[in-house]
Amino acid sequence: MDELRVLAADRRRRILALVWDRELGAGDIAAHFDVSWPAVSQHLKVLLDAGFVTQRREGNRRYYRAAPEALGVLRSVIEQQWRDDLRSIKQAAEAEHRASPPD
Amino acid sequence: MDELRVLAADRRRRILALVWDRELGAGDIAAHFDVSWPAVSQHLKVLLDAGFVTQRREGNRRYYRAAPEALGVLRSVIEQQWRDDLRSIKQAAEAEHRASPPD
DNA sequence: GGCGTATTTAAGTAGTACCTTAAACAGCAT
DNA sequence: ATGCTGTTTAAGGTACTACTTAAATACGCC
Repeated sequence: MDELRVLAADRRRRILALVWDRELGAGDIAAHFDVSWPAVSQHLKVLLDAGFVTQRREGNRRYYRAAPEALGVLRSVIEQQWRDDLRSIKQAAEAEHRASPPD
Repeated sequence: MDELRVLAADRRRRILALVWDRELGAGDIAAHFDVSWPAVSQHLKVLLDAGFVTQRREGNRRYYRAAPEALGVLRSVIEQQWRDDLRSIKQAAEAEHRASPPD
């Protein structure tokens, strides 16, 4: 569940929002922010590695766009994390708790 | 939307899981982890400030428990962020894009 | 080939996050 | 008051993150 850390950075969320449903070149994306190109490029790499965006190379240019699959996954990750997974973590914790009560 | 940053830390998610639906003393919580008490106490403060847990003082002890309201809020925050808000951010970005195209 | 554009990678810096130990605080009992 | 237990606050260290500038890479064109 490192996805949350990837999305914890505000800049990355805004980048992701930009390519939410339209493909944009790296330069176009960078033009929207006050930081340097490399900074944006680095964020794009993080998003790419995490599977939140896809990359399409065309000649010199690199086009990015939100990965629809990953975004669906994201929602379910979040929802499940906050429903079942946390609950199971809790239960595991309780079991451990019973095994060696902290009192 | 700093909630995501609060929850991006794995330790805090595990702490939150521990008090998900049962009240636990600070000491009980700390006993579940390999880090020092102060470390856990600091995480609890972050969670408390963010509204993810509530605190009940009883004599010497401080009891913590997940704040159900905040957790509900969290889900809607995330869902809205990932539904409407992102979409509106995108639209704002597009408008800006049209106003001063990066090309 | 050499040149220009688009983008990434490399190297370094400042700020922040999580952890540590030591000290302070609050409440209860003696 | 003194001391004891439970917990937080203070101060400091180390690692990580987001950024910077400079250099490298990849592609297309003359």
